[in-house]
Amino acid sequence: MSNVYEPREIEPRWQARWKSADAYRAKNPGEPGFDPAQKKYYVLDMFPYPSGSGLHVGHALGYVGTDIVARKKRMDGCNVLHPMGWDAFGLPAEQYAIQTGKHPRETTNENTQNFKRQLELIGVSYDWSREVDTSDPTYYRWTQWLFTRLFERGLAYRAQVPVWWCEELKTVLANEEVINGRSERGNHPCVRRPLSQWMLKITAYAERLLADLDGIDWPESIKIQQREWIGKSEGAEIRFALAGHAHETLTVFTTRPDTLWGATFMVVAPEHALVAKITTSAQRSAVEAYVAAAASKSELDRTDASKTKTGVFTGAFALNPAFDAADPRAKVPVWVADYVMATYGTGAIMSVPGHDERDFEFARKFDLEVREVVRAPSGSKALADGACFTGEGVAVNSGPIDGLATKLAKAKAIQLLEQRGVGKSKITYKLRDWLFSRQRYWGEPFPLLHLEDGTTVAVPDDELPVLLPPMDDFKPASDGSAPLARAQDWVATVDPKTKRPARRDTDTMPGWAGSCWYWLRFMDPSNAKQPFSKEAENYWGPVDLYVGGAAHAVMHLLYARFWHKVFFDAGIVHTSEPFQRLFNQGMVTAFAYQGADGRLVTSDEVETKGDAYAKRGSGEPLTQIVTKMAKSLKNVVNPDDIIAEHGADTFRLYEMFMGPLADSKPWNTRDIPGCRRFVERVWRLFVDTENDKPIRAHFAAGAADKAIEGDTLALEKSLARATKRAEDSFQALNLNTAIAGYMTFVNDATPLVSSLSRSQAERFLRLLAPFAPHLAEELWSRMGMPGLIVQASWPGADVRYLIEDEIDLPVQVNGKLRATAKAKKTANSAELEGIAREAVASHLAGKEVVKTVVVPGRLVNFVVK
RNA sequence: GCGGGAGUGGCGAAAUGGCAGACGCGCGAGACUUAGGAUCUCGUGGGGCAACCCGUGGGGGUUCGAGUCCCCCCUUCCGCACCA
Repeated sequence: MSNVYEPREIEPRWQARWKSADAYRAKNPGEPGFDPAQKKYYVLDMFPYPSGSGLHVGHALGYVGTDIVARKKRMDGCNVLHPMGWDAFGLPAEQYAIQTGKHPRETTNENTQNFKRQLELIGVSYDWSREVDTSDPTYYRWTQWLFTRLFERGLAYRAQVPVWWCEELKTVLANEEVINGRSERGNHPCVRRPLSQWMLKITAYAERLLADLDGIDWPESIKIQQREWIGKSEGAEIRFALAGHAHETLTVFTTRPDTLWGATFMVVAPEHALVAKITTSAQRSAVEAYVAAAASKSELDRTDASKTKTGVFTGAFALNPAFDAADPRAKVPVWVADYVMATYGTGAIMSVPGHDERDFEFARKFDLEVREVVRAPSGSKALADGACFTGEGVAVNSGPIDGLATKLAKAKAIQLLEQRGVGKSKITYKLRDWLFSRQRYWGEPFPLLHLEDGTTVAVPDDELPVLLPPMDDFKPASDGSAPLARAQDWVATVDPKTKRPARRDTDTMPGWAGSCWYWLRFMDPSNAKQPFSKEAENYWGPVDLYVGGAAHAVMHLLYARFWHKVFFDAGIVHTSEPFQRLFNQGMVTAFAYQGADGRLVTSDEVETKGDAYAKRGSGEPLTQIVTKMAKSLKNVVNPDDIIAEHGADTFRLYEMFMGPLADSKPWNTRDIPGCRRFVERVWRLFVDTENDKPIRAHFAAGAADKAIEGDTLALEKSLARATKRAEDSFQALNLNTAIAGYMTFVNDATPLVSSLSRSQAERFLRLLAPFAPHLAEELWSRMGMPGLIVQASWPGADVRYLIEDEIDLPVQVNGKLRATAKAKKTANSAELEGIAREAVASHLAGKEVVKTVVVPGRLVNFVVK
């Protein structure tokens, strides 16, 4: 046994030992050794796409954080579920496979092996017996089974709808996967195309997805993003008759039915079905040109709010139901303009330029009437000032609702519309149904059969899984048709019920499908009869702490909540929400260097000159900036390299010591030696390196413990403070302060090591164990402590030692610190004031003390004139 | 434009309204060494180099006391963005 700290020897040894002891195995109810008295704790990482480039230190940040929490919870006596798996289906895996020319099955296996190797290197305490791979038939069998439940409930339907198509990726994409008209993955341009696709009726859950956000402990920013994405608006639907078209009506949605009396024109989206019907012959060529131009514009151009408004008059007029048909105000022109979205509301609006910015801008440009119908409260900018007023006020020029405040005016207007049968109250959501099919190879096949009679039925549960057919050429077809359609022997099958010929559905599910329920599979991962047992779900659900990046705010986290609610309705799970607490880890950024012209220089070309940076060779001065890690900047850091040099414990400590888990912060390899030195100091605190002995004699098994007095008492207090700080740090997950506390303790203990008792030493190791488990385990073993430290209990802080009997009393004069005096902790106000007065006597001389503030146990402040 | 987060030493960062800069990096000086890129000790916000003054993006305010609470502004990161 070497008495020099050698992580490369220590770490693999303990990792093997933990594995052979099955130290991180979580037991389900009913299993031998299951203890019903233990509380359960489910701490989950967002499982990764096993990409070809492996883990970098940013992924590891979250994994180290949850690992420390999991280890702490085990020490607290909880039955901890802390699993890991692979989100292996989907576009990235398939693209990587295409790039390398290998089958995705093969690359996925290689990549998951590499990820697992990296995670094991870090020493994370996953229960690997629960590992899942979403692309494994034993897993996707149940994804298909759960999809069937959605299908049975009418939540999956096939529809010809305008969907996003990405030519570069040769696939359709969900709304959530398209940002400003470009693909979320790869940033390729996308266009809308009407295609027949599988849709999931997430809109049926819009209200519950919104309302249930209130009951979960999630970051407010994520809740806001989900609320905005769901986009609930309350208002009214109003039907306008069209002059000269007795059988057509123009229906609009508005959140301000109270402004109906101010609607001076109508606007329909270029895609609106009525455009062709109502356009007059005089306007036809202009309208057709406008519609054609709108269709050819990119989504980005269409939706750019900063551009000036465009539009064309259709020649048609609508009749505002607020007015009698004979009233000259009733007849309003109908325009086509692309600032109205075809996909929201009814694709048409009533324009109230007096009280809507966009309508106001449009009316100004085309010289349309602006009528005031809401009087602004005095003091705010109103129509009279040449501005449009969008706030709440009092209705004017509005006949029956005149004089009513906006809230009442809305209600009254809706009531009038309903009485007259021309409108009703209406709630609209921005949320669209979820485009759920892809014409790609690497995904779950839909467990559906198309029968001869044109109907579609689910494959019976006992015929699942529907296996992906093995294909050598899995590339997407250039025309967008499904690759699975080329597997003709696979497509042609027989309906098990009728024994009649049937054709398999050739679409696959999107990458999100597997992640819509994986936290449930982890509860009971090898169940061959069900996706998971009721007992397992009842016990483990819901996830107590879910940690991952904020990037999934409206995709995975919304989809997962949706599926979970469907399961809840189907009686498959017992909670309506899957993740009780969500925590977003911050991004690990990296330094990058730029020249005076702003050009970035790859990090291997940079040299340090004291506090300054320069380009190697040329000596050009560079400035340090903070960016995302990027291959092109060569500033991506791989944990493997750090661990090879310093070991996993140092790596883990540095990841956490950088700052609070939630914060974004730059990786700085230069800072790592600080954590390495701490690890070495701990080592030397325990190991008798001077005499080349494995442990200091007074820490060895059987050594007599020391009485808690003198220096040992001082160390007891220091240890209590470190314990308290560590415990506090688990609340906000600012584990950096826990490590700082440990460093302080080691700094205190090092010069007094002969006074450090065996009990104090072993308790410190237990504090350290969640953070640096290998080091703690090695020293624990050298002390002759029984069992594994990773299965030991957390030592609580003894509050008696947190109380100081003597404090440093800050004494202020006019709020400024003038002296620090020693005072008994128990001293009363009068005694403190006396001590304080003496300490700052020179500052009080010749001054009048107007007021004295004494905060017992804290400070004294004299206010003088 | 709207919403959210964040601005504290040369750097990462601490701080229930109560001693700003804990802990660490870097840097400086010294000790021990054949040697030091090991280890240890001391120092390290700025200015005077003392007993003092100034300091948490800027400006106001509340308070005996503000990095922390309130108002206005600036910078920056993230999200959304013509949603009627």
